[in-house]
Amino acid sequence: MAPLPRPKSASIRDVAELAGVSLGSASRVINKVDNVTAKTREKVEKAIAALAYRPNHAAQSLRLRTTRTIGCLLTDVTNPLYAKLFRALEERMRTAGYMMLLANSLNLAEREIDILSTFQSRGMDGVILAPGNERDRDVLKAIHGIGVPVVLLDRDIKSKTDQVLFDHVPGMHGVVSRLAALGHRRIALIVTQSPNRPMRRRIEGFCSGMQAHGLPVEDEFIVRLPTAMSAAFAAVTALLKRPDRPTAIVAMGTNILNETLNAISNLDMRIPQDISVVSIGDPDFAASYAPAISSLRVDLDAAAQAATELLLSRLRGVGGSKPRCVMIDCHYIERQSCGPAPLSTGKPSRRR
Amino acid sequence: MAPLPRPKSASIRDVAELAGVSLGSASRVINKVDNVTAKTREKVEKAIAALAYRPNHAAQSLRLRTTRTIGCLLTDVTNPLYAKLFRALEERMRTAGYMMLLANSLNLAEREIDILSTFQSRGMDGVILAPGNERDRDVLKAIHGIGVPVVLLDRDIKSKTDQVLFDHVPGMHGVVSRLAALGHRRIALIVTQSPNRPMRRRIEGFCSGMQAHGLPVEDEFIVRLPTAMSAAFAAVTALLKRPDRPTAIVAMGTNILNETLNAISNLDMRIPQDISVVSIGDPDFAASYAPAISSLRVDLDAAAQAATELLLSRLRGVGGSKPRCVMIDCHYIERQSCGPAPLSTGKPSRRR
DNA sequence: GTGAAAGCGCTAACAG
DNA sequence: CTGTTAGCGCTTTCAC
Repeated sequence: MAPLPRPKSASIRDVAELAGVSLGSASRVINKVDNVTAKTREKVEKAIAALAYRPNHAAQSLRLRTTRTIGCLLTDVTNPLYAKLFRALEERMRTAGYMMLLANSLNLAEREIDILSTFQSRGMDGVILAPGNERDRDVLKAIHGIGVPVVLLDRDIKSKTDQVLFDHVPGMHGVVSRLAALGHRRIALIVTQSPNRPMRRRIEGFCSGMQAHGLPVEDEFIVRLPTAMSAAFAAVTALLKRPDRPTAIVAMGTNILNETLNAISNLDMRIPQDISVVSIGDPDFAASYAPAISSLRVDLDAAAQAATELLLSRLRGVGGSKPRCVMIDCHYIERQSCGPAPLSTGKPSRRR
Repeated sequence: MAPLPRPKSASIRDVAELAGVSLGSASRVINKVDNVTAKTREKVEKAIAALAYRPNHAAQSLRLRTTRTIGCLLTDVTNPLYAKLFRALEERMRTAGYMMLLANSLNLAEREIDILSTFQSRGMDGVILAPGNERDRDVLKAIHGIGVPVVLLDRDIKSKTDQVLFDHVPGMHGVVSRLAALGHRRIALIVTQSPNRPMRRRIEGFCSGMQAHGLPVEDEFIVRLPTAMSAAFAAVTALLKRPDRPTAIVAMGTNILNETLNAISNLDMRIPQDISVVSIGDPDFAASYAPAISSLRVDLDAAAQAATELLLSRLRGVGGSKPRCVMIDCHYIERQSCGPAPLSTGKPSRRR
């Protein structure tokens, strides 16, 4: 059970002894403080090389009250969006000299609290969070009580922490506008049933877009699926069999997009001649699909950059006392999956 | 530049003082050593609660020479395979009381060395690696010189470290056997050009399967694409236009699979009537695609379990002096994308 | 410019 | 059973 202690390696004391200088001098050259003779520096550096000395990070942390480590809590790295985000965060943080501890909360409130508590006791210098239970009182309390700078990603909390938000409303609004401009009047939105901020905002943007163009928002055309898996195929199929079927579908997320495309292909409908498709989120295959699928994407690099800058500035003690909030645009990328609305939709023309 | 030190929180000394006991006694109840009176325990526990005391991890690490942290080096979490693997690893390690530091090497040898060195100086208790440059001399040296238990994932190194390998050869062999049993004689393999172990083994298994069934291994039917992106569509299209076109395609990886499916659909060929398709790797959409795509998958949970057990046993000092190697099976899941070879392939029947 | 020494928070060994 | 103490490896005063 109890893990074996690692064998000890060369310490700064060994370096000092080998170099024939005091421990303090060794420390000074290691930390590049200027008060050192060239000769001393040389001796110490030689000793460092000879012993393959590496400073002990735990000792530094204890002394400096700094771990140079950022805790990252995501619901699930398996979600490509988060994976990309993490990669970008890690990239930027590493150039700033930080490493990342990554934990998946799997949307479990209890686990989120536990992870936060571990981050705290491990002395993370800062924390980046995209928790699933941001509205849970205890999770919120844990977030606010953590005592180190926090950046919250794409979450709807009126919190005292810095935040990076995605601009879902105008993004969706723009998508609807574009489809309306192509002549579409019956546009369906397929989403997962989730009460979280991003989802609410997207639906909000969708509705506002429809209204702005004088299009009716029909409740049956906003399909909220219980889970991300497997229900979309049937739902889309049913939708497309209606006499007043939609001429455009906005599909939210990789799975739903996939099943939507399958349903369309299964009905032998053509994209974009019979139906236009827009994906919310830009999975890798969207661009390589035939036809390429139009997507609304968030610039995850920009999000990572914003989060990093927010956090790093806090670590330096700047940034003021008020929480800051950075908004990241959503970009619409039109590809071949969007075209003019078909003139008649009663009996869709068959493939070939 | 220099990060601000965190404000200090309650220490064990504060707890002891508030409880009115000695520092040693406080430590004893915190660490659940038995030599404590119920009364002492109670007092200490009350003080802990009152101060919201959490042990300082850096101090513990320094003292115990143990960080309860595992360094994980992957080429890229953005690869869904690695993301799943990481999630499974993190899950298991967390129940064993460890947290995971995750770094993406992006296949850069220099960075891999750097990360390894950081892991070392940060005193990781163990390391789990799937590096891109496992054949690079310097990377290898860094791996062997790290001085803590290492588990290597799916990499072809005759190393002194424990390894978890995937059983690619029999897996591919089995896929080919199955296709041969369905009457296929011309089977194409589409892979990325990569000299790494997994790829070599897969090709090896493919060839051995073909030979075992007396099928010719034609070099033109083993397509090695320069990168994972964008070349597959053209290559597959060309392949399928040949008079002696393959009747089955084995596609390696998510991107290639996608483009392969697009190419097939673009030529108006039907799966599985005109062509059978097998995916190496089982991306989420394979099961929900219409028709569902047969896949050869590795059990990533089993891999994570093996890696965890290998590492944990080393951390406990057991496992012997010799490197151990665990082989993880590849499972073939047949879905609707495979069927009997078409009788004639000269002019494929058109859809509908 | 350099050395000596204190102490970060903790555990474990030792004495009582 | 409890208190005292040494030190893990490091940075940083403070004298010299």
